[in-house]
Amino acid sequence: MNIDPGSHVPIYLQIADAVRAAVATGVYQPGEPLPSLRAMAVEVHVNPNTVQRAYDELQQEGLVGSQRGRGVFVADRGTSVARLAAEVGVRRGLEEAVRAAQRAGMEPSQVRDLFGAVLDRMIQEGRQSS
Amino acid sequence: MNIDPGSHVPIYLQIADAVRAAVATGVYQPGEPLPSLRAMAVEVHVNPNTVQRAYDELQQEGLVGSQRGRGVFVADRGTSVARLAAEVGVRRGLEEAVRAAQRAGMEPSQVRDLFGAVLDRMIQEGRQSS
DNA sequence: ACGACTGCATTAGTTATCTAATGCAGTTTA
DNA sequence: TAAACTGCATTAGATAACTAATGCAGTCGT
Repeated sequence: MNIDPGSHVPIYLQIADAVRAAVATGVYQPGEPLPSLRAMAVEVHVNPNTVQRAYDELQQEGLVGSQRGRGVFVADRGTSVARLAAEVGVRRGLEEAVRAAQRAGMEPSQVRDLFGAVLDRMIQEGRQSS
Repeated sequence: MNIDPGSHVPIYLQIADAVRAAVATGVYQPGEPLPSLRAMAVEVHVNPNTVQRAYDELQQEGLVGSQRGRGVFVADRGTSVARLAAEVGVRRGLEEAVRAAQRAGMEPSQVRDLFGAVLDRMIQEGRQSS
């Protein structure tokens, strides 16, 4: 769980993103509990409320369910929800890119080339990390 | 110059984006003056300072140059600077998309498919608007 | 029952961000 | 030279966002 407090993206979002990724990749599986608010808070050096806010986010997405006094658990459909959320994130980035291209009157072929380059780098780094 | 005051993206950025796009597409050409702070302020129903902030942004990018008492003018290299900025915007969106895909362990082929779909829509809408 | 663990609600403070009000300083033109 | 235009600097205010402090309420194991 890598959190950068100096980043301009809010801590609670970093936590939510990390958990979402962990669920999507099966690190946390349906039915399993997430680290408790306080445990996660200690690990990330942050206030439990900040973790709660992150978990709230995930609960609203239907990725986890909370049971007062017991814990927060990955929902049955959690894995697929996480993967769908990831796809939405990807789509959002792509659409932003396309909008930027349209605004500047950029040719589709140029965008295609750029995408090819970026995706190739993704594959490279993906191979490195495995 | 379409500005949405209800948007969560700051007005001064909306203005900067719009001007950048206009320069990139040749609506404003090198050497030509931009609308004065106050003129633009009236058009967008906003305080001149907000326009100034937008123009500051553009000046820092080297897209325009300002002459106290005379006006703000599109820089000689303004067009290419605007196009480069657009490319950076596109690249940023693409990288965000790729990061999101990596976090969720998504396959490159899936990302490629998604990109194809989004780009096709871009081409469709581009043809409509012409 | 009691202690130790859970999630949660309320409140508050801090900070950053965005926008506006106002007045100064330079340029141009009649 | 005076009026009308330019950009710009300073200040202030308002708002929203993020994080933390604190205490309550539920569950579980001994």
